[in-house]
Amino acid sequence: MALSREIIVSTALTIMDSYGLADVSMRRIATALEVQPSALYWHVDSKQDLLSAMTETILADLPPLLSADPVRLRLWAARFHTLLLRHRGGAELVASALAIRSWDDTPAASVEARLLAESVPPATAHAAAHGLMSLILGHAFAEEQRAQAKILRVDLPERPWDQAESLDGAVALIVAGIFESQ
Amino acid sequence: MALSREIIVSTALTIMDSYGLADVSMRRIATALEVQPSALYWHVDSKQDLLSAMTETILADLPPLLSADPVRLRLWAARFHTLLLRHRGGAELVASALAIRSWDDTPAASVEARLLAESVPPATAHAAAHGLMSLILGHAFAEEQRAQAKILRVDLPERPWDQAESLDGAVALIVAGIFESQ
DNA sequence: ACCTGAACACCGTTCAAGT
DNA sequence: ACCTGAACACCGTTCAAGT
Repeated sequence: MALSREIIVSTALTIMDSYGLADVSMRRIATALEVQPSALYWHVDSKQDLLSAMTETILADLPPLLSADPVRLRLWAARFHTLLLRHRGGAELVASALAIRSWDDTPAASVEARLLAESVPPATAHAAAHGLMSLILGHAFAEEQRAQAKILRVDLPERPWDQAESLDGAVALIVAGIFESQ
Repeated sequence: MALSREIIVSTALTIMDSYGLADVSMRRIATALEVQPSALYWHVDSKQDLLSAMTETILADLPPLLSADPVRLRLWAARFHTLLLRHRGGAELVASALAIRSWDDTPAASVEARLLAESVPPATAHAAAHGLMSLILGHAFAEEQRAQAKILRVDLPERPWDQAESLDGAVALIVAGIFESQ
């Protein structure tokens, strides 16, 4: 009882943070809420619907990009990266949900808009915005998989470079490319 | 009978190409091979082991990067991208498997080596190689999710730009950044 | 050496029935 | 309106037992 969409979403996020995305199951959420699995389907259309709602909650903490200068672009990228790593399995969840969203409901769309406002050529603005998002999601996904594997097994080989530094380096290359290209 | 590791891997890849990564289950493979699910475990340690073997097979078709000039880098990136999209769910599979691999067993490592041979500064070479791989995997993953969603549902909104072109644009920005930075 | 059969502890989702 | 209970069609993995 006292069941609601919000409570289901926050319980799901709690399970995700504690045990990983693979352990977020309708049955586990139901058990945590002391309710039958089928009860969840009154408040939620499907598991996919729940995952979308979880993504919404996570992305709500993403600050907007204020200005499209190199410094702020790199800072925004770092923020996005940090946000994804704040929840266990956050990168996989957000990457899946953003992929099937309309372009305008995507963090990259706001980056693109800012670049266009700075009179960056449309093709460059789009490639950069889209590229930054794919890069950060791809990088965070890998980092996350490694973190998850570290918990489950032990045979995980270390990476030679600092992960956040590698990402920032790649972000910097794209950012440099935006302004140097014309 | 006539069961072997190779046959299990190729059957798994066939199921993946026909129905997607989510439908690649040990039980489905067993059914396809007219064998009990438990029989697979004589030839394969676990499902994770099988997924690694499948990744190996897919990546075997990735041509080496011959030279680290801008044109060939962009061409190699396009090849990698095409390779991932050739199998349904290929990007997700390869992204997961590469994440927990040692750096040297990664396509990015060979790109890094080529860049170093061209006397690109080590930090730049690593950021670029790592960035290109994450970018391509992240992009292909998203594209793949959209392709999969298109098959299952219909409410998928179209993306405003050509996907392959967007990726090439982002790749070009990184590539330009490598050589213009010093 | 290689496979069967049965079991264990799970999944997402539906749907009639209760309150 | 909101939840239970039971069912359906699935999972990965283990392990004794057969051949």
